[in-house]
Parts: sequence; C-alpha cells; structure tokens
Amino acid sequence: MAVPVPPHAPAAQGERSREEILDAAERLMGTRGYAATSISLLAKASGLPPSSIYWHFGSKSGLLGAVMQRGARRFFAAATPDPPASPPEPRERLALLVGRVVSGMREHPRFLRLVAFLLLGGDGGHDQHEAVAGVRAEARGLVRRGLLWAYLPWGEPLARRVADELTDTAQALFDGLFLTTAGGTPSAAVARDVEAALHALAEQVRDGPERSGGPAVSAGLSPRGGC
Amino acid sequence: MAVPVPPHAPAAQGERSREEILDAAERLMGTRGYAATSISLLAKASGLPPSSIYWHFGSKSGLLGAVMQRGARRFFAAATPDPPASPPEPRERLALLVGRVVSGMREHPRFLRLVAFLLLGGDGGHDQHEAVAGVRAEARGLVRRGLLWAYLPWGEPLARRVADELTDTAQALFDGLFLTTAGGTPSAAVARDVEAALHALAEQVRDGPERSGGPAVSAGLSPRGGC
Amino acid sequence: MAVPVPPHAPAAQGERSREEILDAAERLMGTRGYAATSISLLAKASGLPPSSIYWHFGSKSGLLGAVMQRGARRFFAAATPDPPASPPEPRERLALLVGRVVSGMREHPRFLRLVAFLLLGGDGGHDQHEAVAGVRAEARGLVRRGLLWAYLPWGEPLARRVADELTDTAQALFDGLFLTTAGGTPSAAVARDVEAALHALAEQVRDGPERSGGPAVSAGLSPRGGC
Amino acid sequence: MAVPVPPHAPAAQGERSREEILDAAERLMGTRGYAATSISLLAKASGLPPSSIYWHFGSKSGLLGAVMQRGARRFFAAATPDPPASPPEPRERLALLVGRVVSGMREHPRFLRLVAFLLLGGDGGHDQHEAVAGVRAEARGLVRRGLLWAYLPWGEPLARRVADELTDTAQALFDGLFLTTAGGTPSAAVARDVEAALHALAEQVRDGPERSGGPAVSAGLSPRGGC
DNA sequence: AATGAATGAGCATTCATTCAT
DNA sequence: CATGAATGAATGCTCATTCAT
Repeated sequence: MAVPVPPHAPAAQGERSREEILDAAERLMGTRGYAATSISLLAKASGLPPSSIYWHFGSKSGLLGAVMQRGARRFFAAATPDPPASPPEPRERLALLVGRVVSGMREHPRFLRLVAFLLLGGDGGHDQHEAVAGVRAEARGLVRRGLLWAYLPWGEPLARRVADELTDTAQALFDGLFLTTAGGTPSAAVARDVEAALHALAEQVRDGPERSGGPAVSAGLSPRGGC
Repeated sequence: MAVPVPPHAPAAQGERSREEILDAAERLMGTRGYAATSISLLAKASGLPPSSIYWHFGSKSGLLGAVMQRGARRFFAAATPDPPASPPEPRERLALLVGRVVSGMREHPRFLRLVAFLLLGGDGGHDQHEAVAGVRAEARGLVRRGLLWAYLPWGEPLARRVADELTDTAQALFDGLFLTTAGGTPSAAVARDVEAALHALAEQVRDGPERSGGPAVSAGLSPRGGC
Repeated sequence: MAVPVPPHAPAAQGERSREEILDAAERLMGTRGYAATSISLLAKASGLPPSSIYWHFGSKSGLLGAVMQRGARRFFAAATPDPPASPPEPRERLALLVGRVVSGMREHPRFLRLVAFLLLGGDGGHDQHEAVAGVRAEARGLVRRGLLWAYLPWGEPLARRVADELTDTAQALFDGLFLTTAGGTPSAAVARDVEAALHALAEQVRDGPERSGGPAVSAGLSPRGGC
Repeated sequence: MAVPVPPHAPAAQGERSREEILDAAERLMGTRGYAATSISLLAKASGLPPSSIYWHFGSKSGLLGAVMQRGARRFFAAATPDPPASPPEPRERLALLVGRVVSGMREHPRFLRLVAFLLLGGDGGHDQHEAVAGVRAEARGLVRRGLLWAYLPWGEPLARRVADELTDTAQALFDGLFLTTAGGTPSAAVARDVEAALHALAEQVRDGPERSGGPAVSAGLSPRGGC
C-alpha cells in the first residue's frame, strides 16, 4: 500500500542521484579541470544520463557551483581545528594548525585541485569566479583565526600583529605546500619546514616591530636597488 | 622539386607566422588552460587559418610542446642570476636569488600559469606530462644551484647541506608565491617573507644539525604524533 | 477506488489549471508557432510542471487540438453577426459582415495566427491538418452565409449566385487583410477597401451574368492567354 | 599535373556545395517553417554534414539570411514586369501586373511561404525580422510602381493618387491570394477577381475624390457607429 | 608556405514523454 | 490532481584534424 513519502524524507532516490553526480563531478573536475570534463563523461561516470544531470543542476556551471559549495563545506569542516585541544605553547598550537590544514589537503585533494584550476583559469563565467573568490576568502579567514589563536599565549595585541602581518604569507606557504605535489599527499618534510618558517617569521614580528624598514633585501622587487 | 628550406634561411614570412601563433598560444593557453583553448580560437587570435597552425606544428599538442619549449627557454634565461653580481653575504645573495625568481614570474606569468595548469591537470597526453616534468626538474636545479651559491660564503659543506635540505621547500615557497596571486604580479610583502623564511630555515640547518628529530611538531603529518 | 470525477462537478482547481495551460498555449503557439513552442516553455508560462500538461492533454498535439477547439469556438462566436441587426441595404449588411470579421480578428489574433501557421506548415501530424481544415471550412461557411444574407435584399436567386461566386474571393480578401498586418490590428483603410471591392464584385455578378468569358484578362493565369 | 585554380573560378566545388545547401534549406524551411527545420535534416537533404553547413553559413540564422537573400533576388526578378510590354489600356496593364505577381508566386512558392512564416513568427532574432521587413518593403515598392505604371494612361496625377491609395490594399489582396491556397498554385478565379476588384477600386479613386467621407460603412472598425 | 573546404566525433543543452508517488 | 524525477533522442554548434591545391 503506497504510503505517502513524509516530507522530511524528500525523494530519497533523487537525493541519492544528486550525490552520485556530485561525487563524479568532484572526482573528474578535480582531476582533469572544469573545461576538460564533459557532461557526457560525467554521465558515464555517474551512471545517469546527461539529461538527469541537467534536471538536478540546470547547467554545467550550476553543477560546478554545487560541487564547490559541498566541497567547501566539507573541506573547511576538516581543516578547522577542534576547539578542545589547546596546548599552552604557540609552537605547538602552530603545529596543530598546520596539521589540520595538511589533513584537510589529504582528505579533499580533488576539491582543492578544482579550486586551483579555477583560480588559474580566467575563462569561466563570473559566477564561478565568485565561488572561487568566496572559498579563498573563507580560507584566508581560517588561516587568520588560526594564527591569532596560535599566538594568543603571547598576548592579544602581539597575536593580532602576527595574524595581520603573516596571514597572506601563511596562505601562500600553504598554497605552495599544495601545489608542489600538485594535489597529491603533501610532503611531510616540506610541511615541517613550512611550520618552522612560519614560527621564525612570527618571532621576527615579535622581536623587531619595524616592519617596512627591516632587514629584507629582495633585490628585483623594487625597481632594483635594495629594500 | 620542393626542397625543405634549410634552417639557416628561415623564410622570413614563415618564421613570423610561427612566432605569431606561438604568441597567441602562450597568451591563450596561459590564460584559459590547454583544454579550454581551441585551435579555431588560436586561429582567430593569430590571424592565420587553422590549417596553417597544423602546417607549422602538426597537432595541438605539438603546438603546446613548442610553447613550452620557447617559454622555458625564456623563463630560465630571465630567472637565472647574473654571475657577475656576487655580494659577500648569504642574505644578500639570497635576496638576489629571490629577486630573480620574482622577476621571472613577473615577466612570464602566462608561461608559468600554463605550467601550473599542466601540473594540476591529469588530462594531457604523456608528452606534455614529460614536458612539464622537465620544466619542474630544471626549475628545481635552478633553485638548488641558487641556494648552493647563496650559502657558499658559509663554506661548501654547509652550503651543500643547506641546498640538500631546503631545495624542495624553497621550490614550494616559490610555487606558493606564484599561486597566491594566480599568476598576477607576486606580492612584494610575501616575497620578502619568503626570503626571510628561507634564511631562517638556513640558519636552523646551520645551527642544529639534528634534522629529523628536531623541534618540529606538525601533528598529523607523521603517523600521528602530537595532538 | 479512484472514480473519475463526473464532468458536471469539474473539480474547480483542475479546470482552472486546464484553462491556464490553454491560455499559455494559445498565447505562445500563436506567437511563435507550434514547432517553436516547447512543453517546458508552456510549463514555465503556465506555472505548472510539464507532467501536469500531459495529465490534462495527453500530448503536445492533444494540447494543440484543445487550443484549436476552444479558439475556434470563441472566434466564430465573435465573428458571427447578430441576427437582430438587419439593415435593408446590401451595402450596409456587407459592412456589418466585414465589421464582425474584423472584430473577430481583433479579439482573437493569436488564434488566427496559429491557424495561419498550421495552414502554412506541412510539419504537423495529420490530426492538426484535419483541425485546420475544419476551421477553414467553418470559416468558409460563415463567409458564405454572410454573403447570402447580405445580398438577400436582391432576391434569393441572385444572392445565391453572389455567394456561390464570391465566397472564395471574399475569404481570400479576409486572409489578406489578416496577413498584411501579420495578426496585428487590421488596417481600417484596407478593411474599407475590402468592403468596397467585395461590393463592386457583387455588382459585377449582378450586372454581367457571363462569368468565365468576362472582361478579366489576367495574363499568365489561364494557360497563357495574354501578354 | 596540378594546375593552380585561376582566381576567377573560385573553388568550384565549394560554390556547388553552398548552392546545394541553399536549395535544401529553401525547400525545407519553405515547407515546414524555420523552427521546424533542423540542421541535421538539412544535412541529410543536402548530402553534406552539419559541420559543412556551419562552415558555409556560420549559423542556422546565417543560413536563413542567405536563403532569404537569394530567394528575394530570384522572386523579384520573376515578379517584375518586363518594360517592353506596354499595352495602352490601364485594365490590360493591371492584368499584366497581376499576371507577373501570380507567376512569381507560382515559381517561388517555397520562398514566399518562408516569408509568410517569418512574417507570422515573432520569435526569430531581430536580424531575420529585418530581412523579412526588407522583403516586404521591396514588395510594396514593386506593387506601388506597378500601379503607377498601370494607371499612367489616366494621367500622372491620377495615377499617383491611385498608387498612393491602393498600394496597401493591393498588397493585402496579393497576400490573400497567396495565403488562401497556403502557397500552392494560386486560384485563377480568385486572381481574376482580385484584378477586377483592384480596377473597381481604382475607378472609385478616379471618380470620387472625397476619400475619407465616402460611402464606406464598415461598422465595427470605428468604435461602432458608421464611417 | 599557406589555405579554403571539408568531416566525423563530440560538445552543452533541450526535447517530448513517462511514471511512481 | 499534481508533481519530482527520470530518460533517450534530438537540438544547434564546435572540436581537432585532413587534404587538395
């Protein structure tokens, strides 16, 4: 006897199809890039016809949007440090932060590769540009909050200075950690160096407050000269 | 009987067409990625018909190969430090090294973006995988020689240790410096931090010879250590 | 056991949906043609899902049939002259006839455009060809009865001759009046001329009984006669 | 031995393909309408693959444009009366005019049906709307010049008045002549009546100069009343 | 050295339609 | 009555590539 489906279990089969398509899309787009992943390839990989993909997501870029949304939710859940674990030392806290980011990379490599593809590719419509920008901004926030929390034992004003001055660089170091292995498992040695480097930079921020006139040389950045 | 024109008399018009195609390809492939750059788009951008592109390069991946070859030659020429400038201090030498890499990034962003696309993308045939691997290896060599030269003032054995232990990390930091701006002009502040970070790591190599058991914590990287 | 709702209790909501679909279909098919009007467009326009359209009409051509039926009923109701108004003069009666046809055109332009589309298009299945033929035949009957009534003051035998000889031409003139503005409001000036032309032709029928050998010349229509 | 093709015989095969595609398109679009004629149908009918159609015409609407252009050129060549034949009597001249129009209809029915389709269909992009408007305007010019020439024996001022007042109506009558048979061979009887009707209207223009207050009644055009 | 013309495979997308609920 | 979900076939169009000239 046909029992009417209760509204809170909405069309179980439809939801399952949707997830299967999203899985296939994350896997393939994160492997080959957005442009190189055709709808018919996704159809083959998900076992559903192209028209079903369109029924669920409306368009290829709509599918991309859904992949990004779900991927971002999952990645940030994996990369955000658990509040309970709070060692007293900044160095250990930093290690915890780096560890969570690295484990996020290890658990969601395909999503991050897709983000990298989109970050590089200037072709996509502007909604996907927006989606990427959103993810990047959220990641930046995560890094910033992480630094703030890591260096809170040094006192809040200093922690804030560290976060202000190192967020961009930290994000860049994480990007590099990811890109060097092209989205494979990040190298433990490099991760260790990244951690050490960040801590060294934090100590420089703590010890030498004069930032813009510091000892950095970097010839070639300014129109040749120094500083 | 049509004798193929000998290479030392390069039939000016033909050579010019070839360069125009390469320019368009570097620009477009470095902007939109390889897969998203069609031959007919290249034809429109270069002003020559598709068949001419095939006459010059044989296939789309042949064109990619030529773009990579020319791009690599140019990039490494721009990123290799001039031998004459040799300041006495490692820190200054490092600054010079970073400066050259950054100026290579600034002058050839499209080529580097293309490399990044190919590094991420598993789609290309294995020729292009080879080409990318070659470029990466060459870049690694450049970084290694750069570090060796920078820290030579500390004595060759130590310089060699620094190079051995920091090459991968240095390359990762450069990758991050590039990816953070997605191939736009690299941030001067981040470049400065990268430089400072590398130097700090070098000092750690110099001061604490015990590497693997050092103070690094990085929970989650080793088969679960901290946290 | 689900008993089909008896027709005299038409389940208000269902009837309303049906009418909304018919409205959207008449509007869209009469604007863009049958082939260019898709079910999903109709769904969007009517606010009901495609499956509901199928529930009500069974198929796209079933929907067309229903549109034609309702449209024909409405159009002929609007175009049939009221019996009460019966001026004594043929000319005035003719004016009344033309007026009603024109007002039918003004009130149901979309239906007539759809008829014209189907009249021109050989694509539709033969049901719709039949439907169109039915509408055309009914229209012809209307015109014929109208002419008969208009020229009854001249005596029935003559009125019958006028109707016999002018029905086709009158229908053609009405067609032209409609097509010239492509289904917009018919031009009042042209309508006046059509009326005058029909009356002049009727007078010719009255005055010169010799039809086939009359003064008409029309080179090129008979198997080459003049020119 | 391969002789280079002289430039004035440009790619004979290409031109032939182009014409074959145009032939198939005129035939099919003029039979089923623009929307109902798919590219793959055209490919089957012309013997060339869809991609070749795109090579020659760029898009479906580009093909439509080419069909319209060629069709208009041919139709107007067929429908324009030869200057040499100039009988003295207006009635005979009118017969000649009608005859040419009718023979244009007989020789190019498919083109005219396509025009009618486009005239009715509000969906097409605005370039096709433009093309249709152009054809309609050119046809109007043809009718106007034809009337002027036909009634020149009555003196130029009168001929000009006839043309001014009857061009729209004449075009409508021709439209009706065409639409009644839906683009089949126009009925000779109706054509004869159209000719007679036009002449009768011309005589009314000649005899009664007061146009706007004339004997036309057409109830229903003005907001009910008369005139 | 170059190109106009062609082509089969594939693209993203929409089609009319069905059916379990 | 109504609808969410699905589907195979077709849509207009672009793809990388070839080849005679």
